[in-house]
Amino acid sequence: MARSGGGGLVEGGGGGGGGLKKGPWTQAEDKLLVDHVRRHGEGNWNAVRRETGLQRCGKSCRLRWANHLRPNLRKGPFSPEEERQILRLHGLIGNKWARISSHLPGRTDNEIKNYWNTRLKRRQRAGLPLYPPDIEREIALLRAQNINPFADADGSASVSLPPPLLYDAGNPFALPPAVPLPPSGSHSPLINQSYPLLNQMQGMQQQVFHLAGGHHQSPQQQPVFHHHQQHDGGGGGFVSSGLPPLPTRAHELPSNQFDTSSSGSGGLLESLLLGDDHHLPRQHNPTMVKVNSMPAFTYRDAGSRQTVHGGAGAGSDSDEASHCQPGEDIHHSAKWNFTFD
DNA sequence: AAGCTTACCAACCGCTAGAAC
DNA sequence: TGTTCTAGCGGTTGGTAAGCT
Repeated sequence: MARSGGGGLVEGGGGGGGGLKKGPWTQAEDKLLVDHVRRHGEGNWNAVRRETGLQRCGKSCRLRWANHLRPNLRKGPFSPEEERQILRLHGLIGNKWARISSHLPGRTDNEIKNYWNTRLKRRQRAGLPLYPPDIEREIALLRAQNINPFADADGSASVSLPPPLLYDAGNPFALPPAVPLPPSGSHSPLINQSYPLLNQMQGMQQQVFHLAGGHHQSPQQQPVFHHHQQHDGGGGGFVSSGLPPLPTRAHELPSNQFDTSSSGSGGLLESLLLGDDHHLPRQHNPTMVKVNSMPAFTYRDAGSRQTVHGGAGAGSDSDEASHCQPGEDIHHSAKWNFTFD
């Protein structure tokens, strides 16, 4: 499944290989990694190799843990609501997979990225719009009101909506900045619910801008911020029918954190934009930091298909019935056949 | 049944930012 | 202040499975 195929491939020269293995992970390697994380917690990934003898680079360990081994991962197809969330977020922030995944508990940035690159780009090839009209309109409305969900708390200049981005004449769903909000009830529920607060946030943003030293010359004049250019020149990777890329917040959440709390700017408005998915658990996953509080690992015996529980905190995520258990590899339809004690 | 095409997705690579020294 | 190390992000690759002809 990996690029290198076959097991046992060893990394060659560049990249600091030094005899490190590449390619698919084996059960034994997974066990070593999980054991290490249980003992020491996440982070310091390069120490994994030193302390376990695992012939994998720290980068590879981190990725394996984040995408496959960490608890509370949610595998399987995206639900319709998850798909809509991805669409909304992508329409707002572009290819910021880590940030998008932070709004989809249990989903990894890699998963979302793959989803976008395959299922949605297929629509483009077929000549279909990437965003459903209702979602595209929601996004356009928010932009038309100069809402920037990703302003830094200090109003620093890494964020903003450069005026040219506000109105795209080629986008049938985009509205000019000065357009008044149509009567309540004509929008999707999301917009109707959030609009008063969005206006409030807009006022706050203007205040922040003022405090940060901006010069308000007229209510219509847009604040001048510098655009945070993406290094790869991809402009956020937009391939939409017209929604332009938005600048992004300078400080991104780690991909494995679900902390989308309202502290600091961005969180509140992001919640509003997303309709605040109350139905989804959005707690900061405590198991990812503190080893002692890690939930029980639960594995299914490969032969008997019996579920084996181990460790403290068993059943802590029993409500996530659709989730794969740590170590379960749905892609290979294989289950680990070892347990931890 | 065999060959081909497409979709999926795990894992890699290059790059960047922040922390530590 | 400059360098090195570490962690993380986004883009890309390529093996495998599924679907199609």
